[in-house]
Amino acid sequence: MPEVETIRYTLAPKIVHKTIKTVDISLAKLVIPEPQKFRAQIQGRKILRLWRRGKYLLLDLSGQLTLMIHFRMTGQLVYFPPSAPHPPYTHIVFTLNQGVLVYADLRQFGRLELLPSNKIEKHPILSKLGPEPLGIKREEFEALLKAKRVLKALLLDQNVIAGLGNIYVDEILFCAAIAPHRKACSLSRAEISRLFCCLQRILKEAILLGGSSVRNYVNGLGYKGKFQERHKVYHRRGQPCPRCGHAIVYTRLAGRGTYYCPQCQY
DNA sequence: GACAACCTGACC
DNA sequence: GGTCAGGTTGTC
Repeated sequence: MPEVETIRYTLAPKIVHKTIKTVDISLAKLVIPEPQKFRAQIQGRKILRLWRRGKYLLLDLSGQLTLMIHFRMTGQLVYFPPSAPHPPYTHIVFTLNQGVLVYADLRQFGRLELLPSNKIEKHPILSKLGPEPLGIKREEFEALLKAKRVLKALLLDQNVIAGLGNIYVDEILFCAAIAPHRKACSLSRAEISRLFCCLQRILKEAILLGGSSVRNYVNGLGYKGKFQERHKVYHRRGQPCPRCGHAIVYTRLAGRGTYYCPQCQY
């Protein structure tokens, strides 16, 4: 989510009020509807606004159209001034009235879906998303944690809270000194309180620092984030815990690689 | 809840 | 060669 939010705020000043002249799609499966319709519908539209819901980036266009993008693991959306070279793994090029907007995706998992703006609210996926982690109230958060599920799995569930990914769940749980395999309903008031504060703190800091570039993430201008330099546990297997010195442990939880300190998270 | 599938690449 | 990867979806 901090990565998507960073793409949103870096890209917006470059592309809002610009017009999409042409679109070139070299990998058909990335777009919905199929490339021919996608191109026909989007060409000539003006970009009005960029917003975000969970990990989805939404571009409101003229003519009551919205482009909904999910980047998955390796999607990139980057603005380039006229005549700049395209990055590797470029699959879609939007030529604007000034400059180009490039969608690149090494693993090809991302999707770009064009929808009538009035269908966004009822979209089968968007409408099921949980609340925004930075918009949620403490009491609301407390209520979500009544579930009997494993804490890490619960926090990663986009239908519970929309936007938390693997990096941030691990970092938030470290910050709150809570073990990822705990059952959500076993947390004390004090622990819920810590978790809530850490969630806000970590996400806000990560957004300010432009997200985490563990591999190839870049923002809307093609620059890497800096939050990976602040990771305390993520991708730090075997290294000393910054709080107690014990080696960071790597394990598998909720189907995801999970990093934590077995000594000070419990 | 676990796991394969979707892809390509980095690393040991 | 095997494992792992900012994610989600569909299947047992």
